[in-house]
Amino acid sequence: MDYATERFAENGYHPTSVAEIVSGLGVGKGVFYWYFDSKDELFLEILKQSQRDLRRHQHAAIAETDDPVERIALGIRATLEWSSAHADLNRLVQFAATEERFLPALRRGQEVAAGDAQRHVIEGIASGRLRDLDPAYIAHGIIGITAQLARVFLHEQDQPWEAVADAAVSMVLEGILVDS
Amino acid sequence: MDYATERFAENGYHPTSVAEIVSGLGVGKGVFYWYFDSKDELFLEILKQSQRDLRRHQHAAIAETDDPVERIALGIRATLEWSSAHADLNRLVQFAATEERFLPALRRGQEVAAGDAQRHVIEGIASGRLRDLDPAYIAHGIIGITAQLARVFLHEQDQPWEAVADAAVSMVLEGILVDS
DNA sequence: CGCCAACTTGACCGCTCGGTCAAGCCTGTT
DNA sequence: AACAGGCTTGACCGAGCGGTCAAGTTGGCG
Repeated sequence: MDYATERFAENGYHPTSVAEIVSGLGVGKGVFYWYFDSKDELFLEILKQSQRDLRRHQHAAIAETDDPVERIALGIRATLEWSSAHADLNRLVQFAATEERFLPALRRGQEVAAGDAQRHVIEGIASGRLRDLDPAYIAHGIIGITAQLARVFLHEQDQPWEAVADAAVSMVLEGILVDS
Repeated sequence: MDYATERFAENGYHPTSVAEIVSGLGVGKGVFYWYFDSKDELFLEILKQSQRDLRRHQHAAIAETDDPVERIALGIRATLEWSSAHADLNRLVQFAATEERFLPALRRGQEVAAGDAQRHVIEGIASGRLRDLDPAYIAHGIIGITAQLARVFLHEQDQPWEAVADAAVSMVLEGILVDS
């Protein structure tokens, strides 16, 4: 799965053949179909595993505080840290969004992530620390800023994730306007 | 190109064959290769055309004001309006990001968009109306929020673009914190 | 009308794909 | 030693791909 991830990320899903994967590993094709039903199933397995892994990373990072605003900030930081270490998986997620049959799995993962964020947003609104906007919009807005900054500044420009995280947190919390 | 766009968006680029495109149009395969050098070239042409079209739409929308902050808001609104009318092109852009040979064209378009936004951000900072953050981060942050909200709320949940635009503008300008 | 060039056709080509399977290997059990 | 079953091999298959091209067809011009 690690090797396939690397090939898919570098070459694209369709251009990477099963033959290429198994020969790169030095095994026969039969062994692939012993462990996976199909190429698609392999891809879905990689996708699910990466979603689980990111989520575990986020959970670990936010455990150190109970404050919802801080949890949001720590969640953003953890996401960018993980993302900077897993550029290849980012690429796969983007591809998955372009083919109907991978969308359900993708959306499930994204809804889980949004749900996680949303819980802290709701808590923050209830305690009067966050503006009373629709929590779902806020949650996805956070995910959007984070994903885009990761794509551009981590994966295209190789900037350190800490700097990107500072910018993301600042924009999410305070917007871009001078005193509101 | 319209028909190909629709097929690529619904089926994915690789699973859609040239044979399928031409037979869907009721023409021979030769006529396709008379007008395009390859399937890839067709795709790049679609991509470029859509980037030009969105940009024209944005330019038209912001022409009515000189205020940089308002221009940013109007640009976001115009983007979401256009995006809600062109769900298929959104899908193609996402796919393009997953294959090396399409990335250069994609990045060129994205840098143009970020450059457009960045000019207004710089002007806003200079006039003291925007916080003094890195304009490049802000520009991509804006693009990120906008693209993500478009994906989730326009294309997955079919919400009206005006509501999504209100949320995006509000988050971009003021963040999520209660008075900062 | 004849002719040329722009355009159109679809059978065809070489190739690679995802997936199958008969055959064989390796290891633990009896 | 015999065997059984988990595991591995790679030649092979039918299908479908992107792209080619010889053979038309069409419409405008002299």
